[in-house]
Amino acid sequence: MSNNTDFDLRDFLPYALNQAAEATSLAFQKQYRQRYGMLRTEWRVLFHLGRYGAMTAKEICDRASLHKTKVSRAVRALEQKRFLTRAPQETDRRHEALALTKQGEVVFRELYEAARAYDTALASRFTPQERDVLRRCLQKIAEM
Amino acid sequence: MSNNTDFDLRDFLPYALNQAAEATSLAFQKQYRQRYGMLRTEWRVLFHLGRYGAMTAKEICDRASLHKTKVSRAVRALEQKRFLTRAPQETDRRHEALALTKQGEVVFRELYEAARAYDTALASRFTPQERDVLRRCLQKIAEM
DNA sequence: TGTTGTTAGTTACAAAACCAACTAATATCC
DNA sequence: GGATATTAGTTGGTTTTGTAACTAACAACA
Repeated sequence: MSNNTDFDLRDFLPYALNQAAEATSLAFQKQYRQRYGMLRTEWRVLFHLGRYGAMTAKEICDRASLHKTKVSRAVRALEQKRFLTRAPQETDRRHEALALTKQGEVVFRELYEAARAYDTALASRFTPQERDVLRRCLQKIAEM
Repeated sequence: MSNNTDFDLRDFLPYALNQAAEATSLAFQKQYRQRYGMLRTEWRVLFHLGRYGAMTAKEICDRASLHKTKVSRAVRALEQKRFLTRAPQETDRRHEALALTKQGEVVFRELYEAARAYDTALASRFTPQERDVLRRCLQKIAEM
């Protein structure tokens, strides 16, 4: 009301980022949610295992900046769906190597392709320069 | 493993957007959460009323793309904190005009300044061109 | 050896979000 | 006028998330 500047909600970066993030997340969610009843964290865990190979829950936490409870629950859910298996390690029984099953691999590959297609479609709306700036900015903001 | 392309999680826009959005949201959250025990939706509703003046819950839903149940609960919370009041309209008793109280105005002004400062600090890490591209891209993505 | 500390992962409880059904007021149209 | 539809907003119940406390395995070091 009595504000003399023109700082608007849409100018507020956390808001703008959230709106954009939500729009894309909701759009892509259909891929894994409708088909496989997966949650976002499950999809991320699946992605990590599919893309980078077997690893422990801890490694997934670190790489994806996910909290260990989230990962723990996602792993259990994926296990129940028969998308991954656990293999306790001999050297240190606290660790368990998580690996996708055949079925998990198939699902991963499908979603991976869907993700790439979605990303390509989204990116095609911008020039190469814009894409570059956008990615660099997001990267920089994320690693604060 | 057997992927021949180099499409990475960090290349996936929904992921990159989410990471950035979460980082900034969590960082700014301190401002309204610690000081006033407010939730994000409450902060958004407060912002709308403070920045654009009195309006109904419906209008806030539309402008902020928030679901009505979220707004309904945020309004009640803000009311209990004595930050806003409801005034049922004579012409249509379904509508209630929501307006900030004196106290609500004070809180808004403080958070508004904090938001502007936060945004300025964040934006200062980029060149004017980058800022411009970033905002335009986010805008475009959000309005899909 | 045994005490203390650290790490990986789970569980339990509380907070928050989501969705669907609901109430109350108004609009429509016969 | 009265049945039906629509709209604003609320409530209830389920799902999901967040937080903190917990277990189990290992490490360090006296």
